[in-house]
Amino acid sequence: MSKFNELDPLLHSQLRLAVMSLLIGVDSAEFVFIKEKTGATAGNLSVQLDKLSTAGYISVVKSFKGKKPVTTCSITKVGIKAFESYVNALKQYIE
Amino acid sequence: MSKFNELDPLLHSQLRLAVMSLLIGVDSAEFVFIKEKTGATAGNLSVQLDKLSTAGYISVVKSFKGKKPVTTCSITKVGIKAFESYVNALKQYIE
DNA sequence: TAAATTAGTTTATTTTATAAACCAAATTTA
DNA sequence: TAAATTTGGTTTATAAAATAAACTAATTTA
Repeated sequence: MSKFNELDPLLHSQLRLAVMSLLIGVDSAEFVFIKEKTGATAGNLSVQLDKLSTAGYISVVKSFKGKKPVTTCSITKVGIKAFESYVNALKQYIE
Repeated sequence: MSKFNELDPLLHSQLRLAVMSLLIGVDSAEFVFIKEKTGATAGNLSVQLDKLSTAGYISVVKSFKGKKPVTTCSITKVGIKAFESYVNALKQYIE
């Protein structure tokens, strides 16, 4: 693409982008919170979090709050960089 | 999605978005020109132009330049509106 | 204690994107 | 002038992605 840079396919997905958008503004967020904010189904969210995690864009920690399992996600440095690059690339398309 | 509006799936595609981005800045553009600017393969471009055309986002006119076939594309009013809505929705994700 | 809820994961299906194969006409080359 | 190549695409097949549906295991609640 001569004037259009590649858009990181991992971020060019509505749900994953929403997740990253949420996480970039907070220290960390729990699975249930992300699910509510994005409106995603649990299954879809689980899969997409895995992909972001595998790519090193987020870190996922599983623990317990009392007796309930909690999945806590936070964006990594790599993730922040990727997000910023994505946004920059995107601007070539929409400006 | 509570804070994230839906991203028109027809526009949330790298190649189709690039095509729309090109077309919004010109009166019309030919297949070969779009192909070069986007770096797409002819097959992929053909398929994606069809989708945009079917949605009414662009109009496609086939004619001849001398003896060579030419496919000329231009964005429609509907397409411009859709593109603008998409950009607005996207801003919720990246700002 | 049976039914429902919570917090997820796994698997299956549908949809998309993309590449590869193909076509017809025109042009170039040997 | 016949064969090969190029041009301007379309059609079809395959790979990858998104999503939904089904499932698990533990916990409440009625």
